[in-house]
Amino acid sequence: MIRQQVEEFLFQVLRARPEETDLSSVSVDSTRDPAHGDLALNAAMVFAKQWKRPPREIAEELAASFRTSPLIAAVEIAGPGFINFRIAPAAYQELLREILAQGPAFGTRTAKEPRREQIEFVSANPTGPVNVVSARAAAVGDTLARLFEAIGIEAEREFYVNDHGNQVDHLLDSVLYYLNGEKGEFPENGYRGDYVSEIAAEARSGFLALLVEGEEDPDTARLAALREAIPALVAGDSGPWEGASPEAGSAVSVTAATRRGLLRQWVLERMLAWQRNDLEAFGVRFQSWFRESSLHAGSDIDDTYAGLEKSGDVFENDGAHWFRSTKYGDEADRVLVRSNGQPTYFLADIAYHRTKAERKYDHAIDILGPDHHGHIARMLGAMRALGCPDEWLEIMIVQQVNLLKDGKPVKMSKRAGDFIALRELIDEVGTDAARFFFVMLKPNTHLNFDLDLAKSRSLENPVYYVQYAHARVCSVLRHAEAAGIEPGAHRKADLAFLTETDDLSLLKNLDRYPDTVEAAALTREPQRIPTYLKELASEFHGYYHKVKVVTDDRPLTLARLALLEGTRTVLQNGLALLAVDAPDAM
RNA sequence: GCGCCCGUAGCUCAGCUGGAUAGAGCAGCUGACUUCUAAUCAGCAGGUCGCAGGUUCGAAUCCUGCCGGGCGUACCA
Repeated sequence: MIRQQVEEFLFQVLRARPEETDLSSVSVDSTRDPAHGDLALNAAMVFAKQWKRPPREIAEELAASFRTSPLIAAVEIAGPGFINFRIAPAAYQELLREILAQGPAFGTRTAKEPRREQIEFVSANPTGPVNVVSARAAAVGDTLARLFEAIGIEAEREFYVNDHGNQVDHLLDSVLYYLNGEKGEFPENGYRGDYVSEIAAEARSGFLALLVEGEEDPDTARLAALREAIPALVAGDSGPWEGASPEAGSAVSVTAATRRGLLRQWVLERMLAWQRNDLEAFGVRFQSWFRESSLHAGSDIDDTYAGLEKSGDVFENDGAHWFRSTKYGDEADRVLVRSNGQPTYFLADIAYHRTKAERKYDHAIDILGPDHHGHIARMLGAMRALGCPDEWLEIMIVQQVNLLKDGKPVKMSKRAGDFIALRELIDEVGTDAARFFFVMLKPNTHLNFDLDLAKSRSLENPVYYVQYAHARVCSVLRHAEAAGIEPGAHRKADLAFLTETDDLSLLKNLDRYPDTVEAAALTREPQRIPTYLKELASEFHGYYHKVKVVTDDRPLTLARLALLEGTRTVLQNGLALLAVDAPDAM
């Protein structure tokens, strides 16, 4: 806030200069070393070349014209030509007033023009509970969406459901294996894991009770009603026949084939509900679940193919229809329609992305796992062939998590049932710690996640360090009340008493928050939030030990309580971006 | 072979989109609780930012080439 104001002022002065100036690489940054003041301007070094004059000389000249702002208490020249500014305490006091006034809104802003962003992430196959490998993408994607919302961009989270391929059938076969008493061979390509037998048991006691095998019931309306009711049945928010409305308890007679189809539908819905619950427990709620099957049901695939054909980048070879993706930087051309006439997953995926464009998002982001980086060039190429603007689709890769157990990598195989569920991670280390941990790291670096370490030493997780800072602030505020200071009195404090280095240094940290939020969103680097919060917490813990807040000096006490209130607000707002709880006590 | 990502302290990682003396946590060492929560703080020690060039007033950051690690290279989804 202060930084932006100072920047605005300095740029105004610089633009008024008689010389030709290029301000593109001029920046106002907060300093690392307090000896360098609060903010630093690099303009003199940038101009040295443009103006062909020594930087220190330019700095001297510029500095003189910067002394007029009430925000600036002192201007100094240092090093190769940095112009350092010391910010007036009054400016920091005003910042605090602003933080207290804005509360939860501090660090957020509204956009000049409304924008709709779409973020697609997780999009795991609906064949098992959400895997811990998806957890990082879930945390990163959701935090990114929250960051966009904070800077005034409407962000919609979407989960792409791959319900068309034969994986769901493989899952169904596995469920049937358990339903049929585990007789015979376990199905080829089947899915193992306790969840499969759990679903089978659920189906047996619930859904299947609504079906009787035999001749198809002539009352097709009842069958259609049952089909419709499946999502509600799974969600458990209606009785078996509410919404379907035939006579209570009476089962529908169906053929074996229909029964299989209905059960497939039920298994799919059950799996999606399971995934939705896991993700919500992790603080992630998708506004949209887009089904691949809906593309095949309509004309999207054909329309997309036609669109690509129009671009001239489609050709026929060996009876198949290909997209010339090599034209767009891919290593090889890709098949759109197989020689047997079936569309490939790739074509469906293009059709899917085409619907995003049609759904009028201003921009879309895909968050993919590292095993999909080969898809980037061909997907971007296809969108370009369809006439989509270059920048419209952005594809981010979130690197995989290498799980370690006993210091050894854990092999993850869903088919073998040999994976760690997100739910299990939540139970072991908690949502707060897991989310903080996953977002703490740059998305495109490999991450080693030692399960034993996360479980046994969860108290050493940095999330507690930040949460403890928040709890401590609350504790001091409670203590002040116990010491006879009426609640809320600090909101009317005279902030002019905040003049000491420790107070101002804490305020300087609070000032960095809005910039940090914006940078994190624009650079797609959500780890900047945890990093900032750790620094703020550290600053506060130090302050706490050094400065006794509640003393006999009532005016100063009130002013410092206001400072703590501001610190609490920023900690809360930052943690909310991560969907991490800010406890009042620990 | 080709393509993408990564390489910073013993370990796990930051490093504010090119700035001043590269920082935390853990592990090691020394101190601080009759004082607002010690899940904390103050301090010591620990570095050829993979290597070599280049661009720049200035490089961990940008470019090139090597070295090392991961992943990908289907008429699968």
